[in-house]
Amino acid sequence: MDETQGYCPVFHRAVELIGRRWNGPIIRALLDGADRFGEIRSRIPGLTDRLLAQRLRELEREGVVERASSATTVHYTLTTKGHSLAPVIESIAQWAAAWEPPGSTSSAQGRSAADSRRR
Amino acid sequence: MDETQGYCPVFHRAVELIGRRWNGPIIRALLDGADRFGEIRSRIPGLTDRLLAQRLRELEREGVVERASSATTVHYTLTTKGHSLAPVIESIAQWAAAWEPPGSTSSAQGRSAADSRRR
DNA sequence: TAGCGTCACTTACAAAGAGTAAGTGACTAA
DNA sequence: TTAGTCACTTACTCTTTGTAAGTGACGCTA
Repeated sequence: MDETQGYCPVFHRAVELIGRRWNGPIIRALLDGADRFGEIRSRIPGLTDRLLAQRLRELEREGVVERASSATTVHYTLTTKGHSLAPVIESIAQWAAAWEPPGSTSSAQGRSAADSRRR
Repeated sequence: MDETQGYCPVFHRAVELIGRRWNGPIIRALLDGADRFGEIRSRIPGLTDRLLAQRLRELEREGVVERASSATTVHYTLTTKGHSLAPVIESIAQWAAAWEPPGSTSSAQGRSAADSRRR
């Protein structure tokens, strides 16, 4: 019998790419218009240079992000594949908003620092 | 949701819960009807007892999964919160199917598009 | 009732990944 | 000249994951 019914390696790969630590917020920042390294970093509290550089390289390898360096500046943009993640990000954001933990109100902003340091 | 800076800790939390290693496939298996520990494990190649036990405990703590142990058996089911992840899983599956990498087309482990439709 | 298998875990240890901090060279504004 | 920003690297530490083996409770078969 098929032991792995309902299992799909393509789905598995996708969910771990999207859900890999920091990738969600990074893709969201890019969808929101951030296109510089420092801009992305400054939008995501807790994310360090090291991890951002690594994640961007991985996303580039996956064809989600494109890196363009002109003479003086480096720009990161989403590819078509990357842009097509918008509905995924949107559905996660909707779920998150609907099931926002009771403790956090709309002013959850203040908890961001503590949040990123939980562990 | 705050769109002023584009960063939202609630979203961050959600995407890392859903995307945490193995959680996507686990939730998908539960949505597909698996409800026993061994059944979930056997549907997800590579997932070990240790990690499955840990992930289920975490998902339970997050209110996504419910554990019910009768005299002889243990059952895992999705809560309402868990079931409401169906559209998220669905949108990821669609994205994955649309952007399936060229190399993995002749997978013997199950055709992605067909599999993602089982329910 | 002895032996074997399954179930739902747990424990121990090594490897991989992430966090912290400091450094790099190229450029730029004061 | 000096200081600062930008887009990264490198080194080190600590946490998480992978691998493998073990646990007790239960069931089946002979």
